[in-house]
Amino acid sequence: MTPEHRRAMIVAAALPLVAEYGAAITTSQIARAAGIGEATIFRAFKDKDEVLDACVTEAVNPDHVLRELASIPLDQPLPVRLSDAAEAIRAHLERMGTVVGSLHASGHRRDRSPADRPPPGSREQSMRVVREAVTDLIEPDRAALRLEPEKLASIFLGMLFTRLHFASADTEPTSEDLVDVLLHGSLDDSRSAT
Amino acid sequence: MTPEHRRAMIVAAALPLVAEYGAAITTSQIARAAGIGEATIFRAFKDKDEVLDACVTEAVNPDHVLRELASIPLDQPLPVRLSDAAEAIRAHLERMGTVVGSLHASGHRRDRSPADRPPPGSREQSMRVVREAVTDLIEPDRAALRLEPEKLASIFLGMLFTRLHFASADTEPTSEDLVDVLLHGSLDDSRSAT
DNA sequence: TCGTACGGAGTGAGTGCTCACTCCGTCAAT
DNA sequence: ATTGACGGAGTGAGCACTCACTCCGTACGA
Repeated sequence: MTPEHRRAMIVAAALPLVAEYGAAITTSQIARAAGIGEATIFRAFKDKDEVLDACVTEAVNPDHVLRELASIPLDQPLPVRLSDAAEAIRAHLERMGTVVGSLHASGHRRDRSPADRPPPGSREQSMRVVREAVTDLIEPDRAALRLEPEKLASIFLGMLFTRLHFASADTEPTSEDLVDVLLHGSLDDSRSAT
Repeated sequence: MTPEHRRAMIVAAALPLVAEYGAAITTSQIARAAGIGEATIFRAFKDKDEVLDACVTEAVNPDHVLRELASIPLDQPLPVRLSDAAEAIRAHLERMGTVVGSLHASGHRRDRSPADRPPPGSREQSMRVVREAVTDLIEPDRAALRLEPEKLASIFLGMLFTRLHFASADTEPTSEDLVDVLLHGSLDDSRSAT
């Protein structure tokens, strides 16, 4: 059991708990979830804050979604590309939204700065690279659009947040609805590609 | 100093602190902010949880934004109505987003249920009535739209969340951008009402 | 091949501190 | 004089974190 492995294991056990209870989660609960003694946590991490930081870093890590976005073939039509992107991003937002949202407060972010903490605004940073990936996805059709791909990417991401904020499924727009609305307000030649 | 007044005063003092620190805020901090003794808090509220609940109830209270939305004249053109709505809703989301987001975690929501706690999902409830108000705002133009007003209202609200999730102002879409994109993908006769 | 000394990893049992909450003396209003 | 609101000074509980120990895999001398 390498130290790196141990840390990863603790973070894996802590993530769902942090998502649910935020910084109010106790180290003993994390230890129990991980099936180890509480003291072991403090062998792997300097203190509880470092555990929470590691959770944030893991949660906002955009590698997975970026890989998915990069794998979308650019020769597909724009609506298809965006629908594919919507699914990948939705999953990413769900993973990350809970953890980060839960920790935003909770007194977690104290002003002391023990070196390798995730830099402040790392969530925004993470969102930014995702937005850039979406921008790249839109870029090929720039000529056909009335807005800059950057703005469209922002709007698109905002739209995807809808799901996280409404519980009722009945009147909730589908991914197709989102893409449809986004595109036919954006394409310079209206309504041609429905 | 009526008891109701006292409670309101405590909540008013606590709200910005809760928005910033979440449930990690201490009762002594709240007392200091309110300029009262800590014990006084517990004469007005049963326990700290009740204080936090009162903050949530206050923060998600949609009365203000509903009044603003209701005051938008329905005989104005749809784009104007939506732009006006965007401003009111944006302010509401900002007020409410921080407090609720900060509290979502922090172990605040325990399973005990001391009667007049804000019912679970009161944030969703609050969002729902706002969405209904927006729906009413869109309703008169239903015939000219390709989607149901309900869905459009959801999408519109989702778009407005964009601002809360990105810090960078440069590539950020304006309210006008949002309305523009939303409408010209929604109006049945494309691009006529720009 | 065995016996044993070594050290790193793990943890149960504290330890001190912070925080929600209470007690009781004080004091203002009637 | 009596009542009741108020708040300073506790108090007990629960938490992050530490200490002192055990366990076990390994190295090495005979």
